[in-house]
Amino acid sequence: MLRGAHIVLVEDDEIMGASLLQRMQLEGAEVIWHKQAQRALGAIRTPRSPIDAVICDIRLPDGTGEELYNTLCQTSAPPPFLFITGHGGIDQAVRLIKAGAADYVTKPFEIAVFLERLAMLLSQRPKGGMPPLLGVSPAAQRVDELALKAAKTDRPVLIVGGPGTGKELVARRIHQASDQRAAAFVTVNLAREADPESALFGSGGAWDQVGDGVLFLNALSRLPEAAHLALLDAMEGGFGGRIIASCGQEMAEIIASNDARADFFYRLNMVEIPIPPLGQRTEDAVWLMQQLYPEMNAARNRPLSGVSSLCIESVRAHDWPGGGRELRARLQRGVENASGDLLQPLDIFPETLIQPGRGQTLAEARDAAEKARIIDALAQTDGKISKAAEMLKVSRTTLWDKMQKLGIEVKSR
Amino acid sequence: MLRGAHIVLVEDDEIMGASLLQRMQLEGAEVIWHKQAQRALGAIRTPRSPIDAVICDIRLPDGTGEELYNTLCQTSAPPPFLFITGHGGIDQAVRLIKAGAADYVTKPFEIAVFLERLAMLLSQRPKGGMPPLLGVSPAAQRVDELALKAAKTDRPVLIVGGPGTGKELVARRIHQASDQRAAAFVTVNLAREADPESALFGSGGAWDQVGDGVLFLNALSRLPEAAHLALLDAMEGGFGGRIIASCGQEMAEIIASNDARADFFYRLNMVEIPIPPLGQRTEDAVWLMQQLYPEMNAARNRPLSGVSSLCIESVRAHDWPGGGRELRARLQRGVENASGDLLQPLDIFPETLIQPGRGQTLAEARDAAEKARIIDALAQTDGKISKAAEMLKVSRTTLWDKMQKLGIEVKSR
DNA sequence: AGTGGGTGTTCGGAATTCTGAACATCCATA
DNA sequence: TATGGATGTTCAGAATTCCGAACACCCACT
Repeated sequence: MLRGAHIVLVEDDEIMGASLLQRMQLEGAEVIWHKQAQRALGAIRTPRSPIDAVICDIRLPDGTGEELYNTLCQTSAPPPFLFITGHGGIDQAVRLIKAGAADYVTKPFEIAVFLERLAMLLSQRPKGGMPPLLGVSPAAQRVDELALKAAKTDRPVLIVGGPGTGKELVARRIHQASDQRAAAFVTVNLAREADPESALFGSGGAWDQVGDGVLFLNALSRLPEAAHLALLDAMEGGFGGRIIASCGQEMAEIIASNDARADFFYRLNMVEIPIPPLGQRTEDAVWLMQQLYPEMNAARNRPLSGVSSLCIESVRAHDWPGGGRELRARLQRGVENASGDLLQPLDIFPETLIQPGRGQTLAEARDAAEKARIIDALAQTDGKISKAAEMLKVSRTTLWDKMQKLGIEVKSR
Repeated sequence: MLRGAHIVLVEDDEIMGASLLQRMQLEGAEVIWHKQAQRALGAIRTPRSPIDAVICDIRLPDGTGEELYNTLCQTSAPPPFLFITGHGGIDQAVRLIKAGAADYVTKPFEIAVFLERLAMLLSQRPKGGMPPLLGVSPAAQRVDELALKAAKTDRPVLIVGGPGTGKELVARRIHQASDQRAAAFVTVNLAREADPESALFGSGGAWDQVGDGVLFLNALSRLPEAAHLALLDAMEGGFGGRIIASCGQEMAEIIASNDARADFFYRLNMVEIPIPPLGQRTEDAVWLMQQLYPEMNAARNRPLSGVSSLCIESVRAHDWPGGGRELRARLQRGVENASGDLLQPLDIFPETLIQPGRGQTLAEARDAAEKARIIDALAQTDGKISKAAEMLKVSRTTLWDKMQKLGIEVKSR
């Protein structure tokens, strides 16, 4: 689905153009079709509405797509270009991609494949309308729905999710979407307060500030048992606002082991919003990176030219135990310290450099051991290969072979 | 002219390879030619000298150039890759360029054109004139780059690396390269302090001495949790200097298991400098030996005439669990006690004479290494054979086979 | 009782490694 | 200069290792 996407199609062939136009419109995109490079140039330079992508043929009656792209690059940062061509050369493809084109497809192509690549490209653009809160995955969308539903009531909400899953984000969203959005939003991070009780109920504490607003209690499980009753009492006593609390998965265990606390938690858990960990929502991790990247990149002296596809794969594959916080921190570091022109996996995961033994395959371990042993034997035989072979109980030729493979040389010095 | 450029050529075709090799050597380049992906992988990971470019065929007897490139990207920042292939597709070219490959050329090509593109690629490489800090490997160069970059800010730095990797060296380099080089550099080795907290904040402690200088905290993971808050507070309170901390790999586990510490960690980890272990930077081990050797040799009554090539190989093959510290100690002992006129492997690794290595057959050495690696892998996967097999890159049945043969059992615990 | 995921075991063919034979070289030395 | 012993190289067949498919089995979960 390309609903709402603004696309410019530059294609002189009537049949091809019409077919693409129809197909993309069917998918819900708004498409403007130009048949000449000059016209397209103007349309892209001064668009009626922001352009999300350009589909561009190379051969055009009054020039080439490549010229069009280059011209645009001179004066502005063009929207993502997806080139399609029937007479493409590898050189041209390489040149264009290196120049920053988003993709390059040769005709004839499967329309389904084409649409998929287009969709992939568009998913990187921030969407207009209501921006997703946590991501684009079904799970994230569902969290969003739950938050909006919760906003319509004023019952207490419990947000459950691992570190860095955006619990506070959801809490704020609930507040913003509610009728009380004008009222205060007071956060108390119980994990960070030395004395949670006074932070809540002390004079000038959270309870004094919140009024009819929202009191957001982060890390609820850290609230000492002694404060439970005080909190429940305060809620009963003509409290006009609402409580939104959050915690990790540890709740389940606490509840199971402690009846008294269970009761308390159920009181706050009238509405529960579970947020799956980021590692299980790989699409969201990628999406989040693409949200954060442009701004971070812009802050560089010499901006990077992009994010390598391998890098995206590595982000997809990572577990993100630290959730969005980890992703943000890693990305920040990576973008700042990137060594090349493209962001690479190593920039984001520098620690892969230092994991020893890990990842060493059996063959590698074997080779290393053999190499060490061979060198050893050679040392004992003063470099005599035949003797060493005998000592190692292999034929001379085998030893010779291995020395070649492992890169062992015996020269006088 | 490619004078002085170090190039790795990966090409299985004899004729093509020989021709390219000859041509590039004529132009003055130093070229290393590999015909198998596996060997090339090793050579690029741990080169004899810094590699300026890799010329890589796609089709290889034991894999594809694309796989080679992807594998490299996982664990290191590869040198520029120029792919050459006879059976190239546009899709492949697009994919590779998006993944960060430098160029892509299809065979047959004009050798002149090829050389031109190669030269273009090489001309982009900046020549560093600074003496290396940790070594000549790409990884060491990268550490150096990161250190210099870190010197330009005053944000906290975290240096991560195993024993003897030169963490303090890097910290001092950062200080020296910064604008504050005149200020103090105060080291606190938390592993050695009985009472870390008072060593830091006690009267006359490190915090009193540091002023606007650098406070270097070695073994950060030893800092008791209670001191975290104090440190963060101290950093906030008008601290004009900067913190550089170091730790081993154990930090990752601590973070994963403890949300509160994660926060603290991210505060200190604004810039992360990972130092790979010396055993994975074989060229640096050799380089370091060559740095240290002359001086040690000069201290002898009757100086040695040199270092045997086998000795260099043995240094390359050892995995240096103790890092540079171990190397220095061994070399010192070896040079002092050398029996012959050349430094031999036995001088540096005397224990090979008495240890099981003696008389061990190649097959035995191999089996021993396999056994150790398998046990290690099983430990990491909590005894899951399938997972371990995957990690070791062998089939499950093969692993099972080997376990039988080597007498490894997984007890239920 | 059913189901799914992992383990223990077997087997045949594919892939590889190893080996001995053969031969050209090189080099110190008789 | 002849000679013996070592190295560098190729080769084809033997030996082995490796893999995937298949199947029984166990056990935790439902």
